[in-house]
Formats: sequence, structure tokens, C-alpha cells
Amino acid sequence: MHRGNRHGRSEQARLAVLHAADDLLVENGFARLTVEGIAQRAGVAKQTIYRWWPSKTDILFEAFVTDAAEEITPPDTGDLTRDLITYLGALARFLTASDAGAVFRALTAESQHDPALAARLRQEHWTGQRVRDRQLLQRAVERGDLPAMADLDTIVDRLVGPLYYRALVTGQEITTEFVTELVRATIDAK
Amino acid sequence: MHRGNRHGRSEQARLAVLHAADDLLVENGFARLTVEGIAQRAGVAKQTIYRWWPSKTDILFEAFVTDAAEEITPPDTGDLTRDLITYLGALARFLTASDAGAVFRALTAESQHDPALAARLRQEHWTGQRVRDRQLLQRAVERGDLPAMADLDTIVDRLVGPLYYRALVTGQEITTEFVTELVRATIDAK
Amino acid sequence: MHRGNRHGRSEQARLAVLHAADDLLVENGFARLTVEGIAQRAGVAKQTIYRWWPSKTDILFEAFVTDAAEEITPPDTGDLTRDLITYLGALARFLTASDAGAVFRALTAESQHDPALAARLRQEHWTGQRVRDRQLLQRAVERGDLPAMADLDTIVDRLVGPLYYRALVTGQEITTEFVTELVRATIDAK
Amino acid sequence: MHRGNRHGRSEQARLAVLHAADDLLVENGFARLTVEGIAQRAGVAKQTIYRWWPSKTDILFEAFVTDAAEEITPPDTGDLTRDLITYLGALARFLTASDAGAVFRALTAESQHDPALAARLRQEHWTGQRVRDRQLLQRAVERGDLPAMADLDTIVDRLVGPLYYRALVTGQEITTEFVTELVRATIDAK
DNA sequence: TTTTAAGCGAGACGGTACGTCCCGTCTTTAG
DNA sequence: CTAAAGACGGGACGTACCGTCTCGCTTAAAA
Repeated sequence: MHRGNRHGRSEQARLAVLHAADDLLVENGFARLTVEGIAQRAGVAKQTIYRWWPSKTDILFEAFVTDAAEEITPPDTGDLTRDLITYLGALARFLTASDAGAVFRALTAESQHDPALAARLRQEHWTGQRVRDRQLLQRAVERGDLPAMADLDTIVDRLVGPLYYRALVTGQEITTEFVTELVRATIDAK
Repeated sequence: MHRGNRHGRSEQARLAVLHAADDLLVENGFARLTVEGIAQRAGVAKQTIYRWWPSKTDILFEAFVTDAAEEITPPDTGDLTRDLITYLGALARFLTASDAGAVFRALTAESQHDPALAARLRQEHWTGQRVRDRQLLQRAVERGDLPAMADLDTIVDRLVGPLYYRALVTGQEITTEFVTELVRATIDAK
Repeated sequence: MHRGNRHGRSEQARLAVLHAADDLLVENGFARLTVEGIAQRAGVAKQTIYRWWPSKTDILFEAFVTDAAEEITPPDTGDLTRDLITYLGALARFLTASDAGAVFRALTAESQHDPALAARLRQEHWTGQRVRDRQLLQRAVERGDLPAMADLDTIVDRLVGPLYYRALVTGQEITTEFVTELVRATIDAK
Repeated sequence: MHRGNRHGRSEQARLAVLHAADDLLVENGFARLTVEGIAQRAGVAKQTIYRWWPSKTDILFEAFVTDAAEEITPPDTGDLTRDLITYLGALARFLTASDAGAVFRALTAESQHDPALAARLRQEHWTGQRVRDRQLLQRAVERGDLPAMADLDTIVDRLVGPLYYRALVTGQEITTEFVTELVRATIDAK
């Protein structure tokens, strides 16, 4: 088995750390997530962690980026309203009920006090996510379902913003009715 | 001078702690905000802090609740569109540029990993804030500027949600154009 | 009941403190004897203790001086050897098995690092105790049972020294045989 | 330089702690000897102290056992009386005037309230010290200077007991005359 | 085939902050 | 004026993790 030597790092150790961090975050919350705890759970030396990750948020980041992108990729069936309702429902579930969402919430929380993490989230997550979010609307424009001069960026924010707001900020429940009304009022009224 | 005895705690110590916590948060960020640091800055014994506040977030909470409410109270001039644009602009400034907003962001961040804090924020902040946010729309309904059967809760979320989203989640800038377009699309189209 | 007012100090509080200190010392040992603990046990305010006793050793001192003197007063039946054996046996029991002895051991221990306490012990205890110890020998001299030019001070130390040594320093058991042999060798051989 | 790793602790840190404890005890007395103070003086982390020593008395104990044994080892010139006078004089100086004696007094004092320390002192100090003390008499017996059936244990206690008593308990001065008379009365009279 | 150097588990290290305990001082109200 | 009550500023406690470091083992490419 590959355990790490002069010719490269141990993939086994890397995965053990990522999974341990993920598990411990979900089990105990971010506040009780420690590098020592991750090392012990992963059966790995602390130094191995510090060799490859500058901080515990970087571990979470790596765990997040790899498996979170596809969880919140919008569908594309050609029916804009239906696609949006499906997508926003999946987004709500991601934010409030999934393990990957827990990691995302932890990272977003930390980014409030950590500008470097905030920048990294913007570059490595939001850039791509915004493109994915726009694509759904872009294709609707191309189909003629939305007017060509619509400000897609603003529309994206008007659609997903209230969901993130409820999920991360006020903690209000996100019902099917809320999502339906949100989509109807934002899209159909145009 | 009142120094605290059997008949009550020291108001002087209480204020010194609140101000020290506020100052240190703004100066150094949440990560470097320590109870020992607050005690030292406030000229207060650590035990005095632990006697009255269970954790450093409770200190921030008390500092926040007292002075933050009025900072984000919507105006009421009778012109809904103008009031909304004014209010959302003030909200954006609060979230991104004010000291009280820094405390708010720190509390919201911590509430991601602290359900008790999340519950307290809902009860002691959001309950009141939601009422204040609705009032602006409620008065417009009473004036006949909005249809009577409008779902005001959803409209509130559609107005403020995108702002919190940009300010706390994606970190995008909140321009005047964005606010104007948001209000126009949400209100005027009705 | 007298509880202390402008006409003088409360004897009730004084006794409650002395007994509480005594009890707590025997129950928990000196290390866990605290002023707060004594105050609580005695049902007395901390300030009342600090008003009358400079430190917790002073409380113990007062408790000791009052009731310990008579516990180790030598007998006087006219039979020097028998009196000495009786006395040294009582002294051994005092040092190793009595509550008053526990207080004495604690005070002697503290006096190793507290010169003021050491001085007070010398003046208020040892001065008198030495006189009491000498009297036994003095009367034997007067009866002609000891030579007139005997150095009584040294004889006292040669008699009690080994007991204190075993009880406080090495922790060896003090048997009847040890006491008997000690007295025989010290007195009878003269 | 050896800094401590899985293969053993740092000898450098160990010695720094022992010397710091010794110095601070002599400078400030036992009451003001704190683990934090030792750590700071030794340039060592508190955790390093707690990792290897259960309490500050264990630090003193280690400092004492290593260097105190030889300070109070009796001489052996073949002249019992002279050897005893020399030895008891050195013992008196050790108890009242040496740094190692200060550590010894502190440990003996603490052992009054700490049975574990008392047991450790008996096992690791007194067992050996008693053998060393007896040897002087044992050799005198072998030379015929003392009767073969003498109870050497009791004689040891009768010689050193009064010294410990004066040094640790009553605080009386230990003069040359006192030592001379003690040896004369104990030995020569046999 | 042997050497060698990087990655590894282990864990001691100097350090910071934690939350608790107790110190000795103080202020208030009651008797 | 003494007492009970108890909040206060202070200091040390013993613990948990931080991020750094050294050690001896494993291992695969280089010599």
C-alpha cells in the first residue's frame, strides 16, 4: 500500500483526513473541530496535516469543492419554471439538510472573519456556481422564454438570494409554496 | 461610584465589557477576540465576565441588540419606491461598512455552528426586524400603493434576501443600480 | 441572641468560625481549607473573618491555643519514670491521632514557610510548653530523683525530640517499647 | 540539541525546571512558588511541567532526592564521638542554613497534609537515610566501641531526633554545646 | 544491490487561551 | 458598629489545542 515516500504524498492519508474532517464537522460542529481531533480520527500524524493544508478550513474547503459542485447544478429540461422550482428545492435541501451543506455553511461562516477564505470561496466556488446558475437563464433567453436584454445576474440573485437568506441568516423554513411563489413572481411576471 | 455588591451588578463594568468587546472585534476580528483580551481592555476580572455572560458571543449579542435595531429601521415618507431604495441602501451600508454590521456578521457566522445562538437571534432580533421590515409594505397597502392580497412576507424576503446574500455569502458589491433594479422589478411590476 | 452590633463583636460568629475551621481541617486537610469554605460552613460572611483574623492560620492558631495546652500537660505523681512514660505516650497520641494534633501539625508545617507564624508559635505556645515540660524534671530535681546540676533543657529535648521527629518527620510508629527505652536510657542511666 | 520527541523527554527542559524550582523556593519561599512562575523562569511551557510532574512538590522532590543524599552522609574516621559531633553539626547546618535544607523543610511541611508525599519521602529518602545513619553506629559496634546488643534504631532517633525537633519544630538554636552534650549523654554514658 | 531522501506516525516542545477557584477588598442594607 | 450577602479586580490553577520540531521507519527511484 502507498504510504508516502520521497516520490509523492500518500493518497490514503489525504482521503482519511478529508473524511475525518467531514465526519467530525457533522458530528460535533465546527467549534469542536480540531486539527488534533482530525489527525487522531484519520490515524494520521498532525505534521502530515500541516504539511499539506495551511489550516483546518483548507481541509474543509478541499472536501467541499470536490463533492459539492454537482449537488447544486441546475437541471435543464427546457421548461424554465419547472427547472427553477426543481433547482431551488434542491438548493434548499442542500443548504439545510445535507452534509455537504453543513460544510458549506461552516466555510461561509468562517469567511465572515477570514478574508483569505472569502476570496478563495469567490474564486474557486462562486465563479463557477454563478456560471452554472446563469446558464439556466441563458438557455431560456436563447429559447426566447426570457427577453434578451434581461439582467441575468440580478435575476439570479433575486432567485437564489432569498433562499440563502432564509437558510443561513434568518433560519426560516423554505416551503414549496415559498419557492413556487418566488419563481412565479420573478420569472412569469416578466 | 457603583462597584457592584449584593444589591446588583456593576453597570460600569457591564458597559466597559460591551465596549471593549465591540472595539476588539472591529480592530482584530472575531478570531482574535478572546475573553482574556476583553477583560484586560475593559479593566475587569475574567470572572466578572463569566459571571454574567456564558460566552463571548453573548457579550456581542448584548452589544448588538441594544444599538443595532435603530440602524436598520426603514424610513416612511409615503413614497414606497423611494423609501425602499433608501432603506436597502442603508441596509447595504450597515452590512458591509458599519461597526454594528461587523458584530452582526460575526453573530450570524457563529449561529451557523451554534443552534442556541441561532434561536436567540431569531427571537430577539429577527422577530422585531421582520415586523419593522413589513411595516413599510403594510403602510403602502393601506395607502393603496400595493394590492391588498400581496404576500408581504415573501416580498420582504425578495427585497432584503438578495442584499444579505451578496453581503454575507458571495461578497459581491451592492451597487445603487442593483438596489434600484431590485426594487423596480419587485414592486413596480406588480 | 447576640449577633454583633455597635456594642461589640459576635461571640457566636467567633465560635462558629473556629469550629468550622477545625472541622474542615480534619475532614479535608489543610490544602483544601479555604476562607470561603470556612465562611460558608460557619454561616458567616467572609468579611467577618477578615475583620478579626489576618489569615486562615490565625484562625487555626486561635483554635489551637485555647484547647491544646491542657492536652499535653505532663502529669505529676511523684514517680518520674512512670510520669514520663505516661506523658510521652499522651504526647505521641496527641501528635498522631488527635484532632488538636492535626491542627498543631498544620501550624508547624506552615511555620516552615511563614516566619511570623513561627515566631507566634514560639511565643504563644513553646514558651509555655517548655515550662510545663521542664516542671516535671524540676520537681524530680527537688525530690532528689535527678542530680541538681542536670541540664534540664537538653534533657527535655532528648525526651520529646525523638517523638516529634518520628511523628512529624519520618512518620515512624511510636511504640510503647520505644517510649520505655527512651525514658530508661535518658533518665535511669544518670 | 535535544528538544524532546517520541524517543524521550528533553533533558534540558527537565534540568531547567528543577533549577528554576530550587531557585524560586529559596528566593521567595514555598507559598509563592507557583507552577506558572517555574515555567516562566525555566523558559518552559506549563504543559511540559504537568506532563512530567503531578504537582510542584514532585518537582521539589526530584530536585531534593538527587542532590541531598550526600549532603547529610555521616563521616567515618573510626572515632565515634568525633564522627557524631561532626555529622550532627553538618546536619544542623543542612537543616537551618542550606538551600537543599530549605527544600527538605518545604517537603516535610507539605508531607503533613499530603500522605502520598509522606509515603514517598519515607520510601525514597528515609529508607536510605536511616541506613546511612545506622552505618556509623554499626561500624562502632563492629569495632567494639558500642555494645553488640544496643538498639541502634533507637539510638539513631535519640541522636538526630532532638536536632530535627529544634530545627523544624521549636526553632531553637542548635549550638555546639548542645550537640556535644547530646552525643556525650547518648553514647559515652553507655 | 545498495544508497538515499522524502513522506509518514508518533509525540514532546514553547506557547495562548480557556473556564474555575479562591484571594482579599469593597459596598450595601438590616439590626 | 457589626453582621450577612455577594460583586469586584486579581492571580494561579490544570486542560485543550495550536503550530513547530525531531525521531526512526518505510519505500521506491537513483547510483
